[in-house]
Amino acid sequence: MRSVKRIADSTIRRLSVYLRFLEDFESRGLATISSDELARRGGTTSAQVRKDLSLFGSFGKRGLGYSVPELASRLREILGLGRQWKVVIIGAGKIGAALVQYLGLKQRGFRVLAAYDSDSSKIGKTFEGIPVRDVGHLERDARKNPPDIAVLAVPSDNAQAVVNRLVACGVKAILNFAAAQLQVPSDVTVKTVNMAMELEGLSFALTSRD
Amino acid sequence: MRSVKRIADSTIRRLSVYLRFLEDFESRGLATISSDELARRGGTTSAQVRKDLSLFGSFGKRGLGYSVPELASRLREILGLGRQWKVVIIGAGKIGAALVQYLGLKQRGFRVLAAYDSDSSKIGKTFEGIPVRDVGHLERDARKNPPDIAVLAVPSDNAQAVVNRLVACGVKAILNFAAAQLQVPSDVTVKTVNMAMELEGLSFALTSRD
DNA sequence: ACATGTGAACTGCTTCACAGCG
DNA sequence: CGCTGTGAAGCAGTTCACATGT
Repeated sequence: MRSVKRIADSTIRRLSVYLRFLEDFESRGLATISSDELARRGGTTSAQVRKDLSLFGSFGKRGLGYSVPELASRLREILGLGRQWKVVIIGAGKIGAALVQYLGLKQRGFRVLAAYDSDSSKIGKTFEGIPVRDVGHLERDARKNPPDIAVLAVPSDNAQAVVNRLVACGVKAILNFAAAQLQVPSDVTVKTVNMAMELEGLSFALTSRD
Repeated sequence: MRSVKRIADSTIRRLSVYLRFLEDFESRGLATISSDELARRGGTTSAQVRKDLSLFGSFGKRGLGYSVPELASRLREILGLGRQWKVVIIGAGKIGAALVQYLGLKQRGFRVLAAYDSDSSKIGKTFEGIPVRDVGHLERDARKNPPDIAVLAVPSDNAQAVVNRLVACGVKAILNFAAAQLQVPSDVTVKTVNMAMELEGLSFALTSRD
């Protein structure tokens, strides 16, 4: 992939948004789209759209716009969605179970291998065809079939310990739902989704309006 | 609250992180903490911590640091956590149910009034003591007991229609779990949590490493 | 004529470095 | 002396505006 310069997180999020709209347009058979149209739908500006895309190449035709199928395909390639990523989910509580279901049903390109838990009353069950396995088997399983991405849905107290094990297994990408600040080596990417933080952001917004 | 200047989103997220650590220190009876210590635990720099706090006032003592209980209390006040926010959850599917549970059990300061759904097989049930009500009753309920915050856990296609109704009900803060770009008036704050986007961010990170 | 691609200007967040004060 | 509070400097992301290509 060789990116010449570091790409901002915000850019990648916008590319995801553009791709979502492009796939919608694609399914409706539209052939081309302008940066202006993408911007309007994505809640940004046409200059931003063009700048985002220009970081990866020149995909448009002057005077015309972008070919919908081609741009969609380019974005999928940029985002690494051309392959199946192998995902494990750690924690099969309410959140973990909801994530299994969500990923199992909705998300192409991400295949859930298994969920893991330490609660013996859950181990052996399946959610949407995904087995719940003993978290003690994590390392053994990972040696046979190494996951690319781990989704963490365990209590905050256990989070760092589990992360250490995942890192030792060679996992390089973690989606963290625990309200904990995780320490990882610099070659491991962590994205944290923190309900409490989002709610506090809303609380601040409500409070700071006059 | 009267903020003199606009506060960055990133600042607010860091304040949440600081508060989490302060509450931990508080419960362990520690009296003071330095910006350096907070920075280390929060994965940032001491200068950043001091700058973040200085946007709201001077809470520390030179040569000493910050009083843990006082700073915690100040942050709670800044973030608007001194009161109970009334929350409704729209959508009682797997995600909605998981959120009801999470908010009901874990989150002080946010009281869930009800969940809403259109599926008659769900209406009338309760999750963790929270009633699932007919979404048709939303407006009537809101008039009697107006919610401050709405959590959106409905399919993307319905999201905008529901948002329009929420806005009409006077809701000024929305936590959106639907993969949709929402249009709202400028006095309404929306925070979107988008699984697909986060996963695509991880996919990009995995792909763009050499 | 129209819409892209991009250097330049701008805006705003982060980092630096040090004066100020306990 | 130690640590805060803060202008100034540095850096990164966004917006502008126009040359360029079709």
